[in-house]
Amino acid sequence: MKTYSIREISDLFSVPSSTLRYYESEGLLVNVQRNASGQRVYTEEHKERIRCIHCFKRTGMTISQLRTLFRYEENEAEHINEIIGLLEAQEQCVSEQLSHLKEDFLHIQRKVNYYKTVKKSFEQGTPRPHWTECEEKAPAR
Amino acid sequence: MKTYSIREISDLFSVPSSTLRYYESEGLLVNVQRNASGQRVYTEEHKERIRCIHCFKRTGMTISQLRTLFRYEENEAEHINEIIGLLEAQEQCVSEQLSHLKEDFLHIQRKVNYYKTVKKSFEQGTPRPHWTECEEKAPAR
DNA sequence: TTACCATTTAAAGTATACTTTAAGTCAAGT
DNA sequence: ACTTGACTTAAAGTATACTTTAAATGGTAA
Repeated sequence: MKTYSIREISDLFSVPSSTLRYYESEGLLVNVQRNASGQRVYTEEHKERIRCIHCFKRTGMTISQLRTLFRYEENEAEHINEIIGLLEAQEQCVSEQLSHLKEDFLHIQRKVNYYKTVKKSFEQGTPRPHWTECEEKAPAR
Repeated sequence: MKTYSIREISDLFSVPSSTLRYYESEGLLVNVQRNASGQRVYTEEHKERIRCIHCFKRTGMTISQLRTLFRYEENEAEHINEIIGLLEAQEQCVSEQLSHLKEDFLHIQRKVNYYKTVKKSFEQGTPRPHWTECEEKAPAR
């Protein structure tokens, strides 16, 4: 079975080795074996777990929530309802994040266009355009 | 001109008044006037600014980046290029966040489906399904 | 052998974004 | 006059997620 040193995992995921030790200390990485000289040995399962941590962290889950989920997963049969509950809650949460983020993306794009128009008006000495957005008034200037 | 007390703004945005004072102390809210007894008086422009803060914060901007942007906006003519640069960088950043978040959303949905299938297998005493992912294979159902 | 380098540990430190506390002021209600 | 409640300030405290430090150990290169 292929195994990895802490440096290899660190390089693979661009995560400092101190963070890997931190995740382990927080119970996010478990069953990390040691070689003859006491150094950590990671497996494919750890790689998958780290991918999973990154995914969930991007969606806003905390270390504490991740720990809870992973502990449930260690005893899947007993906690299947809790697992499904947590995941569905997070699914809902990400769904809301997505719609917010799409709106915010449009907002920023509108601002970019607005300021590009402002810039042109400066260059051409024409009247400065006026910011109009749905409910919004011009930003403080 | 309509004005607002700190309590009104706090209620409107569901933000503690201490946070509004904090934003002011950090230079995110400027020109906040006081009434005869020294209490803050907010205007429509402040409301708009707070909406703006929330929008940018959701996209991951820090207090420090917001301060920089708002300070540029106070002197738009001198800093038009910096403003456009900052906004375009953030646009790019949010674009990447969106594609990540969409992937992560699918990942969570797959996990929900997977565990629902696992639950059924527990209830029916049928063989437990096997999770396969990350090689872009559909989870076994 | 000596030097160097990666790793180990526990503990302390850092960054960010608030939040809470303590002590004081002000206006209104009883 | 007195109490209450909302506000004020500066300063200290909290939560989260790391990151850095210091001292020790083991294996490799010169």
